[in-house]
Amino acid sequence: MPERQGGETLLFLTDEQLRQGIEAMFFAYQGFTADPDRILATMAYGRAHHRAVHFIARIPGTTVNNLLAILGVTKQSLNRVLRTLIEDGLVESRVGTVDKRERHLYLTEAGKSLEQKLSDAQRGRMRTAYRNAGPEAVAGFRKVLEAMMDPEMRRRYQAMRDKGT
Amino acid sequence: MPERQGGETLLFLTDEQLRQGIEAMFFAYQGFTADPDRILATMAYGRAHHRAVHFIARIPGTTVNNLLAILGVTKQSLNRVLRTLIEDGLVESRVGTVDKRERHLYLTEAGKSLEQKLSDAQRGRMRTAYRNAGPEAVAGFRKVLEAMMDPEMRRRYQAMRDKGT
DNA sequence: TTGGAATGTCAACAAAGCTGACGTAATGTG
DNA sequence: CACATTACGTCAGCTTTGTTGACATTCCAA
Repeated sequence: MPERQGGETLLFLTDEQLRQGIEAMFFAYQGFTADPDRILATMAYGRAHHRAVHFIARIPGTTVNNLLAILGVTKQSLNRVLRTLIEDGLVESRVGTVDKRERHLYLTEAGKSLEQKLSDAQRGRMRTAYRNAGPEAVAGFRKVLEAMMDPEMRRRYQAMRDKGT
Repeated sequence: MPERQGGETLLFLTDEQLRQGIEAMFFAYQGFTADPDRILATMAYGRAHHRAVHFIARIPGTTVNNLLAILGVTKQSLNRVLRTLIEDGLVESRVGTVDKRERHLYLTEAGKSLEQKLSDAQRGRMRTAYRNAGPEAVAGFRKVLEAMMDPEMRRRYQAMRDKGT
């Protein structure tokens, strides 16, 4: 019973449909973080460490400032996490060669090993979800997620994506 | 150049593709919570209050225990949030009639008003994302999110969804 | 009727976010 | 060169939101 008010998509946009989308995001995110969280709980690390390690793996040599912008936290908050990772020998911080104020961040072998472990767990769930939903659904999934990002984050995301592909 | 290894979907499942999905979830969730967070920051509330208020609105009369299971936190953590909401007159807690151990939770008028405000903000972004992505993408989006949930949460989600629709 | 299970509350603590202030080194600019 | 700015680190202190442990009340079943 669409009332053909002008666009074919209008039927989707009832508050109820939107609310279901909101709840789907909430419950899916729970699942999304559950597996790595379980691993992290056995060590002295939390989700914040996971995020840092993930993006250092993704962008080796990234600066503290860049990581800050990606994660959207304050430097004090990130610094606490980074300090423990460096102390524990998972992350290496090298003074920049061209600009010596910058610190470039790299994973050590131990860091790569942890990242791999966490990443494997998280990818496992993602792989299963992708398989069960099928390729068309996956394309739609990514399209909506991109549309939901803040513009600046979308820029960052797309830049990373295009570099990796 | 798919190598037709057995399924048409195999091409999607490179680690790189999965990693992009993971990052899309991360950045999208940032956006997803950004608008309500901004509103909450102007009051003495946080994301935990939002979640509680959302599901009490969604399931009026729900018990503390049920809310606990949905939110996936400890009862002590939820209790703190509920206490402030009750003190501030946003939530009403009624002792159960059949089982007096249970507390049934309801939003007051003030609670409904706050819920509406937060919900409007969050739905606004969701609506824009849905519009930009199109109805097919939305279907895929929801399909993948459902596949990503823990089975128990998926059950809960679907029950709520089917009741609301 | 009594003991265990379920429900919810209080207390104390931990992780991870925040603001503000400050120091240092390097860089850029008038 | 002098001075402002940038990048980073750190200290102190606070807030939110998670945790475990102990405990009161209520219900139910042996």
